Amino acid sequence: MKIEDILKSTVPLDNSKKIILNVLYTQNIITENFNEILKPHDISGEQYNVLRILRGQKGNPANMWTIQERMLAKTSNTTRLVDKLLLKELVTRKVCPENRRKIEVLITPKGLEVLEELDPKVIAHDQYFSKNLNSEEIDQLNHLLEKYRNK
Amino acid sequence: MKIEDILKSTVPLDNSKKIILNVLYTQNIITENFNEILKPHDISGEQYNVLRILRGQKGNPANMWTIQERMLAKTSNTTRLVDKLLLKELVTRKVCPENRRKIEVLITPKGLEVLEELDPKVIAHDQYFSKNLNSEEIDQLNHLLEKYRNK
DNA sequence: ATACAACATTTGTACATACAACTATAAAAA
DNA sequence: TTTTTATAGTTGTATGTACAAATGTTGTAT
Repeated sequence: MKIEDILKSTVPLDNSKKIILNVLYTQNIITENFNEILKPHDISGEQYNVLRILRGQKGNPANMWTIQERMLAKTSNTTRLVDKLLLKELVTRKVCPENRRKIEVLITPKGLEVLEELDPKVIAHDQYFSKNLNSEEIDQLNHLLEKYRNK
Repeated sequence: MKIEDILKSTVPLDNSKKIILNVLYTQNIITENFNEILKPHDISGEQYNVLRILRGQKGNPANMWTIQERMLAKTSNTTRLVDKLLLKELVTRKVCPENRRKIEVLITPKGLEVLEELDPKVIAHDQYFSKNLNSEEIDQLNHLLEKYRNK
């Protein structure tokens, strides 16, 4: 469905504006869909992101800054996200002995379990929309998005 | 910059995942940029959206449902957004006399003024990123995004 | 006329985001 | 050594989002 019809726009949209609206709307659709997957597992999208980053550390602890810089939304509040994960016992947190300003965050076995349960669903989600495109178009879309935001 | 580098991913990403991350990240960048424009005018992105929809009504009142269906984020809470705009005297709200369940929301002259101040900045913002693409690529990107999310 | 269902919006609650101010620790300068 | 500056994280406040429950109004069926 074209973006003008979705938003029932009363004024004509130029193509630059359309890109903005298409990106924002597509993000909404993706996120909504993904949240449906997470809901039965009782974690939010951002909490999932933190867990995914921690697993990527392959056993090494991550400090708050490392987590922050690998998150999509750089402005989200890592302290409070980790707080929530701690309550669910999906991560551990302790002060770094070498530098007491730093915090070492690790994913627990329980956290890894949650991710493993989610893995197949996440893969299916990744492909859910991209099935609409052939592999050439997928490359093109990635390329255009990277070129678009290039500043 | 490629999405893997931005997120400092420790694992290789397949192209379907890359689209998701590219869309989400691009949305973040666009929104961050747009919020910078809005900040001196003391309204949020969603509040701006409501004002824009109301101006599009060309003098006709809009009820809550109309506003809701024209918003990008369908789940945002229109009542409270309109509350905030009311406090700033950018809109008026009254009960519809024909159907007392409905609410008639109108943009005020002050609200129109805010939009007029923003108009040139918003146009510049729309073009800020799309300048990186030629007009063919812009069409392609719009087309691919629409095709991608087609369900 | 009364009861019931549908509609339009509001309210409550938990969580998340944005951004500034604050605390604690470590490193560098005087 | 003491002071200053930089770093790492936490906390406070306002706003926004997600979702369910509640309120008031209108339309429909009995």
